[in-house]
Amino acid sequence: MARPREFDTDAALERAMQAFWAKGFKATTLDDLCAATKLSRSSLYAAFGGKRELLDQSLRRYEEQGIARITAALSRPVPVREAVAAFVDGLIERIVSGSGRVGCFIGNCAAELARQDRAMAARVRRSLERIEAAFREALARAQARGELAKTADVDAIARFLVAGIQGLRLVGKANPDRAALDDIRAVLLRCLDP
Amino acid sequence: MARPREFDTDAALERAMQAFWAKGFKATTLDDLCAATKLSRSSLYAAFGGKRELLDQSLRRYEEQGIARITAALSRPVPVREAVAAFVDGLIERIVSGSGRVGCFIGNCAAELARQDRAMAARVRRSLERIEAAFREALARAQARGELAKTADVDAIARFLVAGIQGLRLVGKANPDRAALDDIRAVLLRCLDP
DNA sequence: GTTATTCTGGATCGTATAGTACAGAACGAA
DNA sequence: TTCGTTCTGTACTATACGATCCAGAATAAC
Repeated sequence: MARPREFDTDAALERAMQAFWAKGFKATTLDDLCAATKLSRSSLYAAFGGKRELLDQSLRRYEEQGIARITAALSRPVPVREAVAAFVDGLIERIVSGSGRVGCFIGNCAAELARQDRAMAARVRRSLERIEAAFREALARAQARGELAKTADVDAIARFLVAGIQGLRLVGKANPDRAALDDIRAVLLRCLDP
Repeated sequence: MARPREFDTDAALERAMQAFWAKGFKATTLDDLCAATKLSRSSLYAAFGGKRELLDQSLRRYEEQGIARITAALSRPVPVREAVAAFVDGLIERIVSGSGRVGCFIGNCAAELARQDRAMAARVRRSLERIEAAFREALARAQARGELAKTADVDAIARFLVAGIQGLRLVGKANPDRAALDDIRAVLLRCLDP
């Protein structure tokens, strides 16, 4: 062994992720990434590989964080409708305040790259499936508790929620208006009415 | 007057729009645009200005076409639920078959540029508002015909449909699976249940 | 200490890209 | 035909970008 790494790889990845998240893949230059991580090109390349590899690792990180957040939000001991409502409220709050105006990193990658890049499309698909699964499991538990009709199609509602939330966050990028977003929220949540 | 233009400006704009639509703004190079329009750089610049101006004109064109399509779809003499369902079916059909995998040009621009570019955000907002207005008017007519409850919030449903359709098209980019999209469609349309 | 190994910052390279310049061709008006 | 104007294709420029290289610094093993 020899000289140890002077920076925190994890912290650097977090900063790089935020850079990609805010500006997109193509628009984020290596200089941006160096500035965000406070690393030199050499260190970036040694630690993460090239720009594209860094995007992959950023997206993986985001996915894990996102899954954890959603799972936590849906595991609270409250009716599922209330849990989802609170989760969406948090999204709207961040959109209106500005910090959420970057949208969803997964959705951003889907919009920018899924069409051109098969590997990215597959990764986005897996990420969305995991989110969908988190919703599905929460909905199934709620259905077992009697919060949803026995006939409710839990799979379909989960898929719908994923798409609806992506739509909400996308629209919120261009029109971060609370009244408009609350309207969307209200209709969105009706899929959880008993 | 002197030598007249040899190409069809309108046709060239249509091709340029398709290029931007398929690849996004940054990823579409001037060479791409020249190849798509079969024009030289000089002609492109003389006719449309720079790359960014060409994007603006492409988006304006798309907006007009899109509004016309939506208005036509919602003006058919059928219940509004049926009209919207048919419209969404068309979207899903194109996503599954491949041609719709480019997503919505407005949504793509929102995802790529709305955060960075105020003018683009404003343009996207206006476009989405026009689409929303088309839905709102169709819904109001349907409500007057008794297809929707008197208490239904037509504004909110219109906003929701815009966001929901954006979500559907975005998710469809990464997962162009008919069963999944039909699930989303089914729950989405429940906002039009009487 | 000494040495071998790894890290770091800056310089550098090749390429791709948006935009411009220019010369010649095509056309209408006289 | 002639002349002025506009169009078109090619060559060019300047820059930005991703990636690599290299020399020196820092550190652990001995």
